[in-house]
Amino acid sequence: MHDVAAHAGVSRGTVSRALNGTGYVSAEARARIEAAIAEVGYVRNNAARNLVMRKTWAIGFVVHEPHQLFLEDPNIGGILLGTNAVVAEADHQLVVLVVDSDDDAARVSSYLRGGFVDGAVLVSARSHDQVADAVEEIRLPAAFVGHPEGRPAIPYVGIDNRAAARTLTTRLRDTGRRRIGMLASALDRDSGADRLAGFRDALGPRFDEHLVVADPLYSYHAGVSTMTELLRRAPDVDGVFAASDAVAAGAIEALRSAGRTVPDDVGVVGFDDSAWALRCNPPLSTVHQPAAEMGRAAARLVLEQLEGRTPESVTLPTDVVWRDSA
Amino acid sequence: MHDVAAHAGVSRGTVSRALNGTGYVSAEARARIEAAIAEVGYVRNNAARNLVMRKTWAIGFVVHEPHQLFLEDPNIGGILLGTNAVVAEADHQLVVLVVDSDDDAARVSSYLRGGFVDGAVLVSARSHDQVADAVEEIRLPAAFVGHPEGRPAIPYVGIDNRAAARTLTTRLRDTGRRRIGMLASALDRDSGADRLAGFRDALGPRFDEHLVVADPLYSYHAGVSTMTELLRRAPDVDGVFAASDAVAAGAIEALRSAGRTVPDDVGVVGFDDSAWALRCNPPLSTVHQPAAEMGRAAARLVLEQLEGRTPESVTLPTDVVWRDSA
DNA sequence: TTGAAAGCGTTACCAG
DNA sequence: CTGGTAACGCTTTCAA
Repeated sequence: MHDVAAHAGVSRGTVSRALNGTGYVSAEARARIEAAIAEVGYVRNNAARNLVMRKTWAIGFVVHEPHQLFLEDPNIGGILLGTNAVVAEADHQLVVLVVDSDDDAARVSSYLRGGFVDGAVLVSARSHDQVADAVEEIRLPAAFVGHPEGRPAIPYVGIDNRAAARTLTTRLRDTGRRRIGMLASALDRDSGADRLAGFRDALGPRFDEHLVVADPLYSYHAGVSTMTELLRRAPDVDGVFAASDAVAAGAIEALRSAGRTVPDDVGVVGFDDSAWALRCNPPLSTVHQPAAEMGRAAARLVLEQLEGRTPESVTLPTDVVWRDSA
Repeated sequence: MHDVAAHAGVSRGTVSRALNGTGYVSAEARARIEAAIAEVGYVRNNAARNLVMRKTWAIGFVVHEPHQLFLEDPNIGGILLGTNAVVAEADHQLVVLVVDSDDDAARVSSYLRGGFVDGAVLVSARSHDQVADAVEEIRLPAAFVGHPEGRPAIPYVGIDNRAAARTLTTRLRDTGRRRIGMLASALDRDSGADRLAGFRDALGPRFDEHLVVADPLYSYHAGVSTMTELLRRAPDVDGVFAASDAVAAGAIEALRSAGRTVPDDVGVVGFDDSAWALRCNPPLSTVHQPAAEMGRAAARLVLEQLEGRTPESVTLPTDVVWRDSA
């Protein structure tokens, strides 16, 4: 920059102002500076710039469990693209950080603490999590995609689980299913409780507590066991709302074992539109997550904090995709 | 750091040496410094550190065409994980840069030029590419995953296309196929030419040039048109080596239109083990790319350049996965 | 084994 | 509108 200033016959201060478009610079000086920059082949040193500005112009995008997510979850890519679009628009750079082991968690945490980024989007973090701890402790502007419990300080982007569950269940009912059960999961979490609430909403007076079987986990195995139990309680069940696609996949397996066909004997719906949904036979009717929009919303949440505001969490509507399982 | 030094009763220089484990620091001083760090809650300012060290301890991972890759390609996740593992091991941080538009390409290029990273892994870059231009121009230590033409200055991690094609074709022959054709693609590129060479190797004297139909592109549509042409030339064809899974998918469609069944009438094999492979009906026999190992190798290539060496490009062996299409 | 001091390349304030 | 100057927080000689 010193050289540029010399070539242009101005001072470093003027070059800096010209570069940043801040303060006054005469058109003539600006022209000479631009010529000098080209001539000298100048590129600005960002370490120095970051040092004095106390900003890095970078936003972290932290992904946990990448084995699962990067390789299988079709939502993660959309979230990433959405976040990237908004962050780029704001002239920041998105830095994707992969947490693939405990070592990685430690490394990423210290990376965040190290001031390498001005903010962070946290995807699918668990509540008790080294990375989230670091974010909270250093008060790094951040947002979750998803809604971990017990992190009131960090806003999140969630989806309207209750409305989606309601839509799904209503359709199940409207397509002639008479005995509709639910395989609930994670009732101690918002997502699980809301999905049950939506199910209940849709059935109204016809809701029968007896037809809800719960399990703590959103897993394939949970689906197998809860479906088995549901069949025991109500052999004439003809519709099932599973709290996630994985649960639905397990349920379909259990139904097959019990000699029922899907969707003829029993209609099954899932939740998430994850990789399970298309892998199932028949493919699942399920709730599609607006991945890109979730990513964009999370990015906006972080950017707003960078501007000094304290935005509220966001809840996004979802689409239901009807495939063959119901 | 000033405060730490004061609390510990030493100078800043000593604190710095203690922190970096460089130079001499007495055990006593080190203990006092550590206590002071905890007391003050010190975390080092990396912008300042990077400024003086002229290093960022970050490696870029540049992904092009993410719509395609992030959402569909099962290899990209594995490559990312492999690269991350090696880079993390070397105490660097992987920074994933997504190129999703021309604007992104410009932004990522200037990010690389801006000295935010010490090196970069380039995934699936096209040869004529703004990002690769930038990398070459500023001589950033880098490595390609894949083998773009015309970038001799940048080493790459490729796979042994010829050997894989040989294996695939041999197996096709050994399972009783008598009239084996090839749907070749991109013969002007290494990958395309090598796959044809391997095909030729395997058939030896039985190779019949007449049964090779070529197209410039590795695409589904290329598969449809070349398969149609192959059927015209040799209606009795009973084995087909398609140069990619997408081509194979197109070929299967063309065969179906022509009333042939796969694999009974005609055995089909693809290449890449991409998302097409499992989506096809029947699922494709194809060549699986060692994604994680490719990522690791690319990371090593970059790290070695950081140490001042000039490593050679790497060619990795592949596995053939036999599914139902042949 | 330690301390002092000289940068590293910017930005930002303050006179002019 | 512009130039000078003081930080920004660290590493790294060089003496002691």
